[in-house]
Amino acid sequence: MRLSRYFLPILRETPKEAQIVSHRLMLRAGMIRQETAGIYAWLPLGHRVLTKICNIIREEQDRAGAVELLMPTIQPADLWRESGRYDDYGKEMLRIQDRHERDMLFGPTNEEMITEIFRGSARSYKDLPLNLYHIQWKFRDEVRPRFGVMRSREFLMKDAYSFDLDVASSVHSYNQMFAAYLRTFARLGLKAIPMRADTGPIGGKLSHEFIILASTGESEVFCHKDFLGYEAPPESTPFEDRAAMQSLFDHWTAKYAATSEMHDETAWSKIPEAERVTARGIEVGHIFHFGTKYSEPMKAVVNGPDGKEVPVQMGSYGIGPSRLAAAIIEASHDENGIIWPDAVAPFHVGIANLKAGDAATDAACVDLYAKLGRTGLDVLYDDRDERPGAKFATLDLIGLPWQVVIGPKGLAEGKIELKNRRTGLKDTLSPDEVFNKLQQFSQTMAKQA
RNA sequence: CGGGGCAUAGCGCAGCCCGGUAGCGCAUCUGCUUUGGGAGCAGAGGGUCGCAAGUUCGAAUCUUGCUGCCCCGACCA
Repeated sequence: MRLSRYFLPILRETPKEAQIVSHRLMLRAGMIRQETAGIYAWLPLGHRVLTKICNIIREEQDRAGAVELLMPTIQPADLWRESGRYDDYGKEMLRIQDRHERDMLFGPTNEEMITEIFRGSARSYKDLPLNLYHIQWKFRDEVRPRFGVMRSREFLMKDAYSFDLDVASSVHSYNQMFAAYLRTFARLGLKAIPMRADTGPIGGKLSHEFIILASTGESEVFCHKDFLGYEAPPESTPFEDRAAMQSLFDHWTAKYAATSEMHDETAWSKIPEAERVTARGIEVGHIFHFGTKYSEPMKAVVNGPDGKEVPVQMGSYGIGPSRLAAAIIEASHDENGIIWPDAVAPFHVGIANLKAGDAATDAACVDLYAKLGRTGLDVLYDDRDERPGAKFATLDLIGLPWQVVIGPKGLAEGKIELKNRRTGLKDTLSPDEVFNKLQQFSQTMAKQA
């Protein structure tokens, strides 16, 4: 993409309403624009990041055996009257009426609807296990939206719902999602720690929150230091192997980890001081096993092998991609701007043309831009007629992993510069050497996916 | 939902106390000179001063009502 033809409304000054670093940087980098309280438009750069996050989530959901569909944002109230949550949910639910004065709502979550879809078609235990997910906009009319897309009213959520015949297989479904989440967050460049969670209004017994550590996190968290060294499950994880999934789960939940709501001072005090980690955290995922909470009232039943009808065992599994975009920035930035992990960077490489209009410089830029494009890398070519300083500042702000700096001075000696945004290390190389290094990077990226 | 604050050009702000028809920096546009870490000079464009009433010869400024947004707390992917 040529920057001169892109839409990247960078702000030099920080809008005063933005308090936390991710909000400030997202606004300054032209990723989002607030339309009203807690509701944001995703501008091109932000949209690219959001799309990449969603695609990684999607790949890992699919790998774990979940199946994608898409449910609507608007739901009929009657569905929620069946589960009893129409009255329970309170003012967080945005309630609306259509022209026939039928009660509708903008979905804050989809347990009722997925249960309705399931019961409409599934009749037999042979239809199980089943895990359906979608990535769709949700609306929760928060009393006080804040922190940009971190706590917005409208937000994107991946929500998966599992259906099983009995508790044991339902726990296996839970474990599969547990492992999928660990992989997902690791691929997003995040260190996420699962913590036992309160089940809240969704209900159920078994529940974990996935928390990433960030100094600006909203809640205080407590965990054993061993978590910091745990490796996410590999691509070869045997998702169908019940015993293997259970031991993976057991391994990840053996040590102490809790948010402040679930914190147990007695258990905590038994851990040696040197092994305790107290930090701030951001919740980026939440999974629940809630049994028959919805299947029973909503009559989502199947015939078992014995011919008897049984309500299915269910669980739900949520990740907020829009919140993740902000959370990643909270966990990865410096004073100059964002530092994107490779996998979610809106572009992998930024080429700064230090003297647009200079024939030799233009030619060198265009040549590298075209060649890199053919490797499959996403390249942003800053071909604007701006001063070098402005281009460096822009590239640092938007946080692309690699910066290629091409100017007449270096070119006179056949050299251009390759800078790594994260380390800040700069290499002065020939254009071919830069191309080879980035091609290598491209191949490494492809392997990680 | 309780408490507090703000609303003037795309962004950041001044002007308001003490009424006289709007200004600064950045950004934008034009020209020239510049070009390796947010350039200089010259010129230009852009504002129903959140909305509505009221007071007044005259309201960004005073009064009242409304709306929006932000912050702090309790609650949440």
